[in-house]
Amino acid sequence: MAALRPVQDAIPDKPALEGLEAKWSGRWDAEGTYLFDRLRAVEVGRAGIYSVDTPPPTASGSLHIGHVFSFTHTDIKVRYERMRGKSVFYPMGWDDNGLPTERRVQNYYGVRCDPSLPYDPGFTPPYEGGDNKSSRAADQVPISRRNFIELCETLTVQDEVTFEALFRQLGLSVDWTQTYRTISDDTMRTSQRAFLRNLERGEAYQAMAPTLWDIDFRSAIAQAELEDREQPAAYHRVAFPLQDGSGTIDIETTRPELLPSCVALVTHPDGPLKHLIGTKVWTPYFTAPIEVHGHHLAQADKGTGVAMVCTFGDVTDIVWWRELRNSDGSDLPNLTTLGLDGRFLPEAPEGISNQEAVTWYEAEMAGKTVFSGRKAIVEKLQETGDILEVSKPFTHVVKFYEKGDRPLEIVSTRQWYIRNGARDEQLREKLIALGREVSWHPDFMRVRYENWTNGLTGDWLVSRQRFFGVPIPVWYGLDANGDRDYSRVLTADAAQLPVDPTSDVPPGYTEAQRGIAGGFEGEQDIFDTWATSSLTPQLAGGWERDAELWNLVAPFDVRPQGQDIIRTWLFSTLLRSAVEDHRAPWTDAAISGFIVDPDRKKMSKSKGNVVTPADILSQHGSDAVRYWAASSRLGTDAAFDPQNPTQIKIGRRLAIKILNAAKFVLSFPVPEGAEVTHALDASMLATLDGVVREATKALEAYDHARALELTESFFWTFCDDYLELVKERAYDRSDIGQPSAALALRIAIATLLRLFAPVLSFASEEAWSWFNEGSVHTADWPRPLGIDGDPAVLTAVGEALIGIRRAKTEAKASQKTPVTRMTIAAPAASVALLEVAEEDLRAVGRIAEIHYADAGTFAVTEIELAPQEA
RNA sequence: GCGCGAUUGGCGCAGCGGUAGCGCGCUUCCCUGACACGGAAGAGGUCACUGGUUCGAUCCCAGUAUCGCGCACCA
Repeated sequence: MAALRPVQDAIPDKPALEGLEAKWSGRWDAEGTYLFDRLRAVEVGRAGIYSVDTPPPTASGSLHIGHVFSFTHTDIKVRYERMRGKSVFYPMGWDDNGLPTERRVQNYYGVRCDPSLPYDPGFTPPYEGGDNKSSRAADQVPISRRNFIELCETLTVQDEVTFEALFRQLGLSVDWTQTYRTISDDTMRTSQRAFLRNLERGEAYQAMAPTLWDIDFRSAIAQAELEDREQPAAYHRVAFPLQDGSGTIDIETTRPELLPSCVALVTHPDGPLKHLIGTKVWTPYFTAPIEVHGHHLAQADKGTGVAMVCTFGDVTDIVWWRELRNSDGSDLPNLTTLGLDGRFLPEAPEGISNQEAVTWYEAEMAGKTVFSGRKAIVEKLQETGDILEVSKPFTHVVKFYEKGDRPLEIVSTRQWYIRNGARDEQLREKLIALGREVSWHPDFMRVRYENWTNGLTGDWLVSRQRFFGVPIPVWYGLDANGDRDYSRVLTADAAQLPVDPTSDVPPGYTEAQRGIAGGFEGEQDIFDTWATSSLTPQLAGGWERDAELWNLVAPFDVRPQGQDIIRTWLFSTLLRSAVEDHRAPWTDAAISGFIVDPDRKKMSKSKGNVVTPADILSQHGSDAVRYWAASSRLGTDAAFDPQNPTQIKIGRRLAIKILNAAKFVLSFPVPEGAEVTHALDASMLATLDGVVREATKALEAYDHARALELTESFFWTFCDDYLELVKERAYDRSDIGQPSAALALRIAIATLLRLFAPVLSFASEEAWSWFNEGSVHTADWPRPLGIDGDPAVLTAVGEALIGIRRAKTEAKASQKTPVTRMTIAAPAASVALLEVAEEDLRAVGRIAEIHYADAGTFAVTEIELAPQEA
């Protein structure tokens, strides 16, 4: 038994936390403690494996305290499962895809991606190490997409080294040989292959449609990337003259600049203004003929009760534009006025019959931004009298791209979509059903998933008009005029993947046919970052690359992630798995809360309250920080005050205490053939058995905080009461009770170190190493020993001890002051418990005589201290 | 507007149908041979509010309020 091993002489005189991170992370790495043992995994099979769909951090960003928080939660569970004997697959991914990396590479190397350029294999960047200010767009060297991606790869690899070092310092038990990157060839192959399968099965399609558009990034944006923000606005009351000249219909709008693209008015079909439906009016000033329509989305109590429909002011306009028909049966026109850069197009839209207005538009509106266009049109229409009134400014919420700076516009563009259940009830129900098969921690997080799934308004827009990402693996045939024929989509062969359609050639064509009539043209768009991140199980698990591995780890055991990306990462991963494998990608979803500052605000860069974790780890020690993370349950937000990190300090104190307690316990020799013979010792071990049972149950249920609390609480009782009670006996080799005490202490510390190991991974390992071969992290998780003891003994003796201490404290005497005589009053049953441990009680209290009295409740009724020396 | 959480001593949090718990902080005491990065004792709460169920409610139910979040709306 481990507890009987001889104590090594490596125990330091004064154990400390300093240096443990470097010592043990180095040792773990050298010994391959956390490697996924493929041979063993094959042996034990899927049921003996615990696999993690690790969240890949954004490589070009920086790690913040929230990463430390949530990754520690995962690591605790992983370490527990490993000690339970599972073969653990804990990979790490790096998300080097997407806009953040694009920006960083542009500035760092002074380059700019131009997808129309050919690949230059010998390209070297003009410089390295630029920062945000040193590189103006005009100075950036345009390079091909493949060259750009190569630079992204180079730079992100550097960033990943830094991240890995931090995670190792934190003590994550990741298998660092199992890593993937979201821009690698393997990833591109997987992402493109998965998409081509979606395309084959009809789950992916392209469509020309109004799209939410970020005018700065010049890219389409998906519903999941939207964010509401407060913006100033004002109501403009505008009069629309009736075509028969009999008066006007007034509307209110916050977007008067869209009047040139107004295609209808709308009111509720059962509202008080329903008599207006069918009325023909002119748009003010521009004088285009439009009608008043009825639609249930128009609200009678908003504005004047009549709204104008423009192409397009908001998403409701899209619905109206699609669903309304003019009285002659014609569709509403799509009168685009805003270009992809968010500026008014040079030519006025069709349908305007006032020639003066056309001239004015082309002179005064064309080329203007939304903001200045609005100003111009309001001045003009106030001058003409068409704007009756402008309200006081107020604020309302407007849709933004979450990474964007200006409100989204809606423009009609051709994009790629993947069906997500928004327009397919069967698929939606399947997604909901699969979501219910997943065990969510905490369970209420499922509601967010279901809200999102049931609230989807359109299919998943996966194409982005950006450069750095996984290319969409298709080409288009060109017709006789050299124009794209969107009905002729040319797809890559599976064997050809990964492809970049801007450099590679579709099957059956030659490079010479690129861009010429009858030839082909490559798709320039790339996938949305989530279109690739939704495949993290496939990326990490070797899908279509390593069938044996995939069958060993998939479906994964757990997806750990933040609550903020349920609608993106979690949803899209589930969707991909649902259509590809008809199952949930994991059995459990572990959702961590946010880190909030002491004012309960979510921490974010813009608020300037982000703290870098490297400093925190170095300053307090990794175990202390891990303890802080572990004390919060999943799904619960945790406060963190960098100025006063109390939880971290408590963790630090606990880790130090563990080292000292272990050192002390190990100083008592355990004689050959020792047995637990004393009731008090058996009582302590029986209590510990209960802790082991409960902590195990908690960890099974992903409740690491409860497991820690139980262990910690027992540990303090163990140190403060039990250890104090038996140390005199444990010291004294002539005492017949010595072997029992020494053995019980040794068993307890060996158990406690293993219970603490998932959280306080460094201190536990250090102390464990003093009397064991091998890592505590691959030791067996403790099981109840089934010691025949009564926990009530320790409780009763503990109470008596408090009574003795109180008496000494009240007498302002030192705890070592001898007691000549004391009487304890207690129920008969308690007295019996005290009697079996009386020896220890007398030793710790330095009591000469103990008497008992019968009473209903426990009390020290009499205590006589020996006279203190002066 | 719909929904999900939360509301417990100064602060951070557990808990649970049957005399309110932990940690920090605070007060007092102790350099007792593992630990002064320590130890001991103590003060401090009508468990947000209003009803209901129950022998009994901090806990269950209904409603209210406040805070946080999600979704929707946003002329």
